[in-house]
Amino acid sequence: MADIPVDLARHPIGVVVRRTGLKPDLIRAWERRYAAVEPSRSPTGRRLYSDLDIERLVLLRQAVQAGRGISHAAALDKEQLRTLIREDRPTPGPARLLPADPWNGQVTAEAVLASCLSAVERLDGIELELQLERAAVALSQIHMIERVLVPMMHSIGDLWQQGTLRPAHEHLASAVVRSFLGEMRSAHQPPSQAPHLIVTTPARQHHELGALIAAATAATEGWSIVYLGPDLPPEDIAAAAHQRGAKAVALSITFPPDDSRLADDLRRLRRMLDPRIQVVVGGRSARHYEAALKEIGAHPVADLAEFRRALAKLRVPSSA
Amino acid sequence: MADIPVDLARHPIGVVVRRTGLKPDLIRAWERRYAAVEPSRSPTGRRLYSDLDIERLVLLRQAVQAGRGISHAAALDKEQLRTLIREDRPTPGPARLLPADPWNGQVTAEAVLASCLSAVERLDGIELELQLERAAVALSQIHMIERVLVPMMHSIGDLWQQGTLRPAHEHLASAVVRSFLGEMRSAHQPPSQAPHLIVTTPARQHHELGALIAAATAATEGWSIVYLGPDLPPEDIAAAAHQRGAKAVALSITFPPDDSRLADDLRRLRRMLDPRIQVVVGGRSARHYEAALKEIGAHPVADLAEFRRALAKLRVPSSA
DNA sequence: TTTCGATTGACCAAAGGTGGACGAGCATCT
DNA sequence: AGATGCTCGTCCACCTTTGGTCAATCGAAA
Repeated sequence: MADIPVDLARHPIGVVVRRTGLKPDLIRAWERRYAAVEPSRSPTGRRLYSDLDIERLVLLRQAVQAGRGISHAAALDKEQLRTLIREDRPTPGPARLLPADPWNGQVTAEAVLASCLSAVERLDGIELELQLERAAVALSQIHMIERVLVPMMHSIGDLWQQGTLRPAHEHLASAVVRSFLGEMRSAHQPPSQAPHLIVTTPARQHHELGALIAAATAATEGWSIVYLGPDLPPEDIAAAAHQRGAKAVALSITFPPDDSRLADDLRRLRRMLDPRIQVVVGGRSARHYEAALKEIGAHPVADLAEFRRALAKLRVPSSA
Repeated sequence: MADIPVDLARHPIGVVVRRTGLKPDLIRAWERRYAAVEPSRSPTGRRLYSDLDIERLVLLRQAVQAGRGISHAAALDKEQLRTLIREDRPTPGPARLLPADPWNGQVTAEAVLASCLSAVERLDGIELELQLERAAVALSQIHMIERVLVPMMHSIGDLWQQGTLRPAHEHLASAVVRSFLGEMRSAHQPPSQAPHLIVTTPARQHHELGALIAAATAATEGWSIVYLGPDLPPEDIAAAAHQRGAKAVALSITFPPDDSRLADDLRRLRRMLDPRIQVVVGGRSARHYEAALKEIGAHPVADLAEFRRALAKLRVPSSA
């Protein structure tokens, strides 16, 4: 693996916004008021953030979400932030010991990805799980998802098409990633009056990875998740939303580029749902259904950052 | 472990509220009236609680819940509070944060099952997970599987057919049970030269519950599990078995009472597999394929006990 | 030219602090 | 029994601090 030292890679603020889910104004305010991060500058004064800066911002965001004041959090270093966040999780979870790390000290998403792929090739699910768990200690959840899990599943898909890997490899990786994401989600215990979010895939959509990612992400944002797995007809989605008094429904659409029954299902869902319940739709194939989505007033989201922004908007009933 | 001295870590009242479950007004009232805790202050007068303060508040809350007056409890120190709480509670269980035990003390499979079903009815996945985790502490893994998980999924199936529950309930329960079984499995780490067991379901068999149960069970028996998820064609099963040098393959067959393609697949698997690799087949529909199983010399198992016995036999190369 | 980013200053909602009042529940007194 | 008073959780009015957001303006990039 090529070594681009993490602390040298420079990103403009736009990238940081996408990777952290924070608004640009807020990032600058944090810098101005509390020196929360101190990015270097381009010759013309543009802020240039390192990967470490971004990581730090993610940690700060988590700390704030856990009820800390930013003024307090900004004074802490990376390790202190991490322990703080860990402590704020109400269920400390089984204090598992994680011994020796192979990529000593420096943990980059790329290195983790490589180890993981190698574990998959060897069909070593236990090793894969171990790598992921170790990496999760060092990498933010967003990094884990966007730079490790998603690229890994993509690579496996590619290698499968090339004939290098077999379905068995993909199955094994899916099983491990699924349970890993499940743990990620349930590690966050929602605040007591958190709004409920139904997460599922519409009928005939059997890939649940996107839904799991959405669930884990929304959990970090403080939502209370009702995860219903894949392949659910609209009647059931609506019924579940009403029973739990959900604030919103998140759907992941990954498979067929075109399916008129799916568009029908979406319309049907909208009709059966309380108008106050919002619908958010993401996933690889979501854009193929733009028309139907617009028709039912659903929020289409193209990536995780957008999903997080949509969630933030939904919490405050101020969106149109 | 990073070192933040316990008595120095300072938390704003919001965090204390989350960790103790007390309302902010009440915390302040206790301080004002009884000096129950005496948090330090920020330069601007905000209260800053130490970890010890929080611990003390939790103890106070428990004492009050047990019927003590706060004015009395507030005068006691930590140790006195602890003994007091211990006396008041018949169950000597570990002083949990935010306790709420429905079946206080006595944990029976039936009681757990009832709580779980109620959680499913309410579509409360978090609660379901919590119940299962609590129960897992008190019940053996075998009990958990045979007396809680399996009956629960059966009941849900029945209630679904009756129309009392909807697919959404079943989906939710499946998702939680799946991840629970996954954790069960990965909690055991196999001894270094444990024999490998491939666990999966044949092609077109989408129900993975049986396979997950088999994986979790075999893991307790000291096998090293290669879990490949559901729906795998025989070529892949064989390839995986060879790549990992597996000692045996475990298949779960639950769905169609009769499928000639499945019988074909089984025969094909046997042909492609090293003759030394054993095949074990279980699941609800396994008995419908007795002929094919006999033909390929597979061990059919009717229940978990039999499965464990089969596993034990396989470890010692003495079977016929 | 349009979009992105930086700066500044202002605004305002949310969180927190203080003091006080209210009222349900319970024990005590006449 | 009824009146009285105490305990203690809750609520409110009013203030300060904190911190997220916005608008206006300008320079740099695409």
